[in-house]
Formats: sequence, structure tokens, C-alpha cells
Amino acid sequence: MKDLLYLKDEQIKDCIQLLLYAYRETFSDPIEILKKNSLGAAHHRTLHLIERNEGISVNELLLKLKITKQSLNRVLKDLKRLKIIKQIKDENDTRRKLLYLDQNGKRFYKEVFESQKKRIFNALKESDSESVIRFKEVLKKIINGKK
Amino acid sequence: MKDLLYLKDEQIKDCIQLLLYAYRETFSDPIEILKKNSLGAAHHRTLHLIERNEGISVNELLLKLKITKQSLNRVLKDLKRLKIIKQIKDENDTRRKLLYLDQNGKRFYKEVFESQKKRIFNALKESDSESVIRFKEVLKKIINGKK
DNA sequence: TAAAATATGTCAACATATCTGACCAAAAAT
DNA sequence: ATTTTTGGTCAGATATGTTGACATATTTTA
Repeated sequence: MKDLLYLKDEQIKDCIQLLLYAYRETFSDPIEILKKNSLGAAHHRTLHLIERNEGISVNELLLKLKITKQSLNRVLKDLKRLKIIKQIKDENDTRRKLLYLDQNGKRFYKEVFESQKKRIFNALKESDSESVIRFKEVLKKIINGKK
Repeated sequence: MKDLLYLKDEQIKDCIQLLLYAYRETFSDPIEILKKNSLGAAHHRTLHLIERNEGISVNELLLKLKITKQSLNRVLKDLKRLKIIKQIKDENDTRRKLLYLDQNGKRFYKEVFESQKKRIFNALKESDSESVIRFKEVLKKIINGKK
């Protein structure tokens, strides 16, 4: 008989609570830096995804963020105004406008990332590589699993 | 020389992104149930913490949620109105009002929890207990680590 | 080629969840 | 008796999201 203690409700509640705290702490670290530039959490999430997916289209970004295009557009407008991102027409389909970091983007992203990095870096440093692999695997299963 | 691949920036960005998605998916599952009762994510987080810490005081809850008492008060007012939680004066210090689930609370919490549970349960079921232990350890290190 | 679909952008109105700042009352601690 | 703590409240502001309607350019399809 397999040990199924870790599937008990209390364990699951634990996981939910840990996820809540870990997310909140990780994403509250850079708030001050964002504020200095009159930006918020929404800009941060968008910036993060563009940096990780340079050349992404607006529609693809929309699918990842799961917000409406009206909301996203407000965010993109701000980021373009601050020269953090730029849009370049897709040559094959000029309806599509692909998103890239602009001149201020790389510098600003780096500043934001560094403020988040410390917390994660320290946590991973104190774990071994096997733990980190399993950590990421479980997260992926949570994300991809249907409710 | 230790293998430090898992401490590279790209790995850390991966972790940040996974945390974002895992949190979002986990906490978007019960949104419909909450909506039916005119409640939102703020009520959910509060309810979760009260269930996990029955008898917690308003101030202690404030520290866990890291929001202002004005924000929390609106949430508590709603939950009290719906008989989901109740406040009982602390006998030793009658300034303090301790929070408990009320008559509708246990039923409602269960309904909300079940909708979140599936996703986590399936993810944990497909992992082994060792993975789950390490998963939680890393999360704890992220939470407790200073930036 | 004409019509339909797609990708993007914009306007307006509204909902929600948060914040800051000010203030009050009851109870406990000093 | 005064100060501190705990909890509650009001008012106004900001950030982020929603719906719905509409516009334009481009590509696909019938």
C-alpha cells in the first residue's frame, strides 16, 4: 500500500496557502521600483512575458495573460510611452504587431528582475538541484492539470 | 565543483513564471462559486486563512494578509452578513474579537475548497511523496527568505 | 473579386479591490 | 490619569479588470 498521507485535505490546504504566500512575496518585491515609474503589477506581468517571449503578438500575449484586450491595451500604451517596449509589424502578416523590449526596456526589466531574483535565488541556493527540478515539475502539473 | 545550472537567471525566470501561472490557475478555479455569492478573491483569501487559523484576531489576520484594516473590514463585513464567519470577544482581552467560521461558513468553505482541491490533488497524485515534500520546502524557503 | 474572418486599437461606463488619511470608541497597559 | 492597542468607519483616490460597441487594416475564404 502506497503512502498517501500527502494527498490528505490538510496537505492540500497547506499547498494552497504556500502558493498564495510564495506568489505574493515574489511579486511584491518589485512594487516600489514599478511605482517610481508609475507602473503596477499588470505592467510587470506583461513586461515579464514579453521579455520571456520576444516577438510575441498581442493576441498570443492576451492568451497568456487571460485578460481582455482593452485591459492589455492600456498596459501596452503605458509601456510604449515609456519606451520600455516597441511594436514591429510582422512582415508576413502586417496585421500582427510583434512586441519587443525597447531601449529602456532591457535596463528597466533588469532592475525589476533583480529585485525578484534575490528571493528566488536564495531559496534555490538553499535547495539542491533535485529539489528544484521536482519543485518545477509539481508547479507544471498544477498549471496544466484541469480542475 | 557543484552543478549550479539551476541558479542561472533563465531558471529563475522560469520559476517566477511558473509561480505566477500556478497561483493564477489555483485561485481562479473557485471564482464562479464565489461570484454566485457576490464574493471575490479578497473574501476567498480571508476565508481560507480563517479556516486554517480558527480563533485568529483581526490584527493577526491583517499581518498575514498584508492589506489595510479598511480593506479587511469591508471583507469581514460581507462575510459576517452572509453568516460565513462570526466574531467572538476574547474573554481575556475584550478588545480583541476572534474570528471563527459561522453556520454557513463550513459548508461554503468546503464548496470553495473542493473546487480548488481537484487541481492540486491531481498534481500531487501524479507526483511522489518525495517530490511533494521538496515542493513544499522550496515554497517555504521562497516565503521566508528575505529579498 | 466580394465577403468573411482576424488582429489590433479605441471609447465609454462600470465593478472590484486596493490604498491613504482622518477620526472614533472601548479596553488594556503604563 | 494618560497612553497604547484593537477594532471600526467615512471619504476619496488609484489600479485593474469587465462589457459592449465600433473602427481600420489585412488576410483568408467562398
